[in-house]
Amino acid sequence: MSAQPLYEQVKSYVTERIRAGDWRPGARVLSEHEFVRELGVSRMTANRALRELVAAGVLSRVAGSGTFVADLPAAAQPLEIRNVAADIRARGHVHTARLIRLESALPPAPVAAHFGKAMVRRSLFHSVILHSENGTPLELEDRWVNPRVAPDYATVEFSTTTPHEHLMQVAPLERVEHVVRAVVAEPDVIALLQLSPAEPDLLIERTTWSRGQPASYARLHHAGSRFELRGTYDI
Amino acid sequence: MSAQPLYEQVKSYVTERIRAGDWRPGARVLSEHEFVRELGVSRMTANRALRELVAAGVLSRVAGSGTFVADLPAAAQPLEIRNVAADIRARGHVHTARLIRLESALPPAPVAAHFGKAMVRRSLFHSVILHSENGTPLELEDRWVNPRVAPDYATVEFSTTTPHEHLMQVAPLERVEHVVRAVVAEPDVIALLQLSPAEPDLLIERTTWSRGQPASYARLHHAGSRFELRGTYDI
DNA sequence: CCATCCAACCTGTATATACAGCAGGGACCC
DNA sequence: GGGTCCCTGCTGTATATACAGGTTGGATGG
Repeated sequence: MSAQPLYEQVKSYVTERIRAGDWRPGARVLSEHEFVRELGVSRMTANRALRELVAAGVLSRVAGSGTFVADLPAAAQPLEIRNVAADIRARGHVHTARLIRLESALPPAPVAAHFGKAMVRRSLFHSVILHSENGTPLELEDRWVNPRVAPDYATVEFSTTTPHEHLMQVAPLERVEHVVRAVVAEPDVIALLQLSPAEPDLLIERTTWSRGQPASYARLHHAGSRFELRGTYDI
Repeated sequence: MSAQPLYEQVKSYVTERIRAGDWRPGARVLSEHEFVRELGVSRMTANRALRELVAAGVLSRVAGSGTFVADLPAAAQPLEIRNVAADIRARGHVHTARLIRLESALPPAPVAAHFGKAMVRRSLFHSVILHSENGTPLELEDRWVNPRVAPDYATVEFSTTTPHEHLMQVAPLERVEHVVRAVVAEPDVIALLQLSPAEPDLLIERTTWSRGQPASYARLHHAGSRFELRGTYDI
C-alpha cells in the first residue's frame, strides 16, 4: 500500500512542517496523543518517529512537558575517518604496503604518554609502513602497539594484512580517539611520502583502547596535495 | 528497581559480549526470539535494543536472515566539525569577529561550480570574516552565499551574529558537505591569520544546501599550529 | 541427481494497552 | 497573599499480539 513505513511518513510530516516554517526552532510540536488524533496512527508509531527525530537532532523532548523543535540542529556535523587500504581498494586501485621498520623498542616520552603510567619503561612494538595507491605514496603509518594487547604483532605479514586489521582481529575495539592537524612535514616524512618542497602534512593521530587499556597509538601522515577527508551529512 | 531501562541493559549485554570476544565481527548474534527466551524481555524491547545498536553501527541486520556483528566497526569513525564561535565560548574564552569584506559579486569559476548551472553568471553575497580567540586569529571564514536563500545577508550584523547562525535562521539546513585538507597558505591568509613562515593552513571547505538548492560555500582557513579537529568514538 | 516447492525462522512494522514519573497550573487552605 | 497539594497532560518504558515479506534449508517429485 504505502511505499514508506508509517513512522517514516510521520517523520517526514514533522520535518516538512519545520521546513515550511510552521514550527520554528524552540516551538512546541504536537504531543504524541495529538499525532494519534491528527494522523490516525498509534501512539507507539508516533513515539518511534519522534524518538528517531530526537536522535537525529531535529527535536528535543522534555518528559512531562512536551516536544520541541531543536534550537541548533547543526551544532556538530560528523565527518568520517576511514581505513586507507579499504579506501584505495574501494576506488578500484591497487594498494601496496611497504614495511619500513618493525621493532620492539622503548617509546620516546611523547609516545609513552599515550599509553599511561602502567606502560612506562616498557618496550612497545613499533612499525612504520608506507601505503601506496597505484605506486604513489599516500599514507605513512607510524604505529606503536601495546604488546599486552597484541603479543603476536611482530609476526604479522604486513604486506597482506594491515596493522589495523590485525588489531581488530586480536582485540575488540573499545574506544578510538582522533586528532587531525596540518603540520610542517619532517625530513623523513618528506622523503618517504615524496613530498614537494613546503608541501604540508595532514596528520591524523589515532589512539585506540581495548579491554580497558591503550592498545595502539598511530601517527598517520598524508601528503597535503594528495589526501583529503570528506563527509556528507543529510538531515 | 533498575537504574537503567531494560532496552539499555540489553544493549549493554550485547556490547559486553562483543567486547569479551564471544561474538566476533561478522558473527551472528541471538535472534529477537532468542533474546526473549534468554533474557526474559519482550520481543519489542529486544527489537528496540538491536535497532539502536544498528543505528550506532555496532550491528547490522538482514531481514529474514539474522543480526550480525558489524564487520568493521572502525571502517568509519565519526569526527565532528563544529562551530568555531561556539567552541571558543565553550572554552570560556572571548570570541571576536572582524568583518574584512562584504560585497555582492560574481564568483570566480571554482566557486561558481559549487552552486551549479542555475546560478552561473549570477551575483552572490561574499563575506570574509576573521574569528579570533582572546585576540588571536583562529579561523578565516571566506564565504559565498546564494541570495535566493538568504536575501538579507548583506544587512546582517556580523560582529554579533555569525553567518552560520544567520543562515540557520533564514533557511533550514538540508545537507552539508565537508572536505578537510592541509594546504600551503596563500599570502592574504598568512597575513590575516598571522601565520609563521611555512606554517600550513588546515582548510575546511563546507558546502550547504537548503530547500533543494545550494545555499552557501565556505572556505574555513585555520593556522596549523593553533587548530585541530578532535573526536572520540566509544563503542 | 537436480530442480522446485514449501515450511520454519527471521526481521520489519503496526497497534492496543498499561504503568511510572515529571511538569505545570489551578484549587484549596492557612 | 502566599504556600501547598492535587489533577491533568505529557513523555518514557514495557508487553502481548498481529501480519507482511525476505531467507534458508530441507523435503519432495521428476
